[in-house]
Amino acid sequence: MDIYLMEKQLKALADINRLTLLACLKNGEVCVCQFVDVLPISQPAVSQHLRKLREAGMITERKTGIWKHVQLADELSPVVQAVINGLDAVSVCRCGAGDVTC
Amino acid sequence: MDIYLMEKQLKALADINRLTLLACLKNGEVCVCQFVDVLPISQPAVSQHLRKLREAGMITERKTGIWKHVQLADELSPVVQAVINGLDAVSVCRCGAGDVTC
DNA sequence: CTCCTATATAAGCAAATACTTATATAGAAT
DNA sequence: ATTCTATATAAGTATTTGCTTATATAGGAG
Repeated sequence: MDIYLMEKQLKALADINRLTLLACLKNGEVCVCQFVDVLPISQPAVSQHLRKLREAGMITERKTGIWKHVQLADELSPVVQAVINGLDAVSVCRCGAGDVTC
Repeated sequence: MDIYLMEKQLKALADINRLTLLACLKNGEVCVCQFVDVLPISQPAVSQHLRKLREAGMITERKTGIWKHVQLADELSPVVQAVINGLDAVSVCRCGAGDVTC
């Protein structure tokens, strides 16, 4: 892999909040509104982190009404895959489950 | 792996000069003085990058006289291994080869 | 010892990054 | 149309990071 692309991917990964987002996604799709609850940062900060992950090709997004749902991209590079494998999954409320309406 | 440790490892990797150092080490041990020639930064900057890699457990060092030789650590985490696998090796003058005296 | 070379550390600065608050957009409900 | 909720963007600020120059340390040579 090109070394500059590698650097870009690693920079996208090298942040505790973005790693937490990826850990939340290990079990499947999550609504962005859940992330805002889970992370100790503001809603715009979450939005900016998600943009970085999207630009790095690590997640895909699906909009349904006002809500936006995020999941891991189908094709992940070996490095990203190794990182995600190494993270413990973080469980968040799944969208549509029980009292969750989004 | 603990997420904070993962973040620390990724931060150690997410820099073009440190990736270049690792790429130089793919073929084996290299003297620090070679890195100073190869990288477009000052000697102290090289020294600081090497310290980060050492503190992250990615390299080991061996001192012989004035020179210091660096090689990849024996045990590398799957993430570090995946990064190194993804990098093309950079060839540098090997220490002790031909006119190289260190 | 003095000098030279290799490397490390310290301190200061510049660039990049991640956060905040304020505001904009867009969809759903009243 | 107005209002509410979810998300995005903009702009400003604080923190972090990587660089530089200057200086220190340490080993070898004369």
